[in-house]
Amino acid sequence: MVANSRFAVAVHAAATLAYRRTRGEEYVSSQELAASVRTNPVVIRRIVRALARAGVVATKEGKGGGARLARSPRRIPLLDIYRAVEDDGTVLAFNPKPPNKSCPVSCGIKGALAPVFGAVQDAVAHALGEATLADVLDRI
Amino acid sequence: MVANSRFAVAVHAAATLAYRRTRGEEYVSSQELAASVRTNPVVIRRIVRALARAGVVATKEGKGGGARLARSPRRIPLLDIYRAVEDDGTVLAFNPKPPNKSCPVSCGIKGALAPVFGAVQDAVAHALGEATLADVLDRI
DNA sequence: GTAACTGTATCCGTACCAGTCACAGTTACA
DNA sequence: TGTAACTGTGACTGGTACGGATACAGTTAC
Repeated sequence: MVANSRFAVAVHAAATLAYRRTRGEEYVSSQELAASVRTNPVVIRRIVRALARAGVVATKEGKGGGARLARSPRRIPLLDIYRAVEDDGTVLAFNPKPPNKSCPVSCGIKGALAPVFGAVQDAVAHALGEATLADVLDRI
Repeated sequence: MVANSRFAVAVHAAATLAYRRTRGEEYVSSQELAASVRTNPVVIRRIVRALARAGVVATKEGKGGGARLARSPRRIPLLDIYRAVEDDGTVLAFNPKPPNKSCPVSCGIKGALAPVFGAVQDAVAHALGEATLADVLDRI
């Protein structure tokens, strides 16, 4: 499995914003977030932008700008973050090839597999829907 | 998310073996399986070999050889197939960078994320453990 | 002995990811 | 009003994984 680390980085960044928020600080720059996550400010900006599009954070341009949480960490399920940064949050993939029409298994496999893939996807969504950003912050 | 299609191909191949089994046929060659899946015999052999290592199928070399199921489809949970073909069946990945020691969030994030990642992994395993190869075959 | 197989190494093209540079646009503030 | 500190975004790069393909050694049935 190939698993990228965008979700981990996104939660890390969001947790940092939540942490800073408890100290009264508001906007945090991509440079500061990048230092915490140990990556490049551009990588952070790309992820923060995805979070902003999903309404999880708000950004401000210009001097003194950066990102802040759009709502309380307790009202941010990790599923929101997952969906924001994983364009296609699909865990399992179908075989992209067209079915071999002379084989009944080949013709029916996609439909037979779909409920299973759906169940897996639902299970992931449920697990990520249960935990919130506040839960993560509590453990830090 | 990047999701490869090995699992889908492996289930397809196993379902074909199960289907053939109901017709009294035993060993199926990688070439026949490849035709059904629409891929290369070598790709099939790689996957079949992984399934054989996991004890899901048995293979036989030489003329008239190929693969057959090692046990009844009803006793093959899809989780066995998943674990066989996904070297690291991990759905979510941590940020590989070492933590920034001057940031408490950076230091604690991995430990705070671990329970969540574990819950997701358990959810996937549970969903794939519920369905068997026989369930898939029934839907074809 | 030969034909039909598996097992496996190796190479290629494609795709995605993270990292990086470059630069236009925006804002606070002296 | 100028400048410094930011975001937003396009473009390029190196690394890596995957699927496809060829090649060939080894195994087995007949």
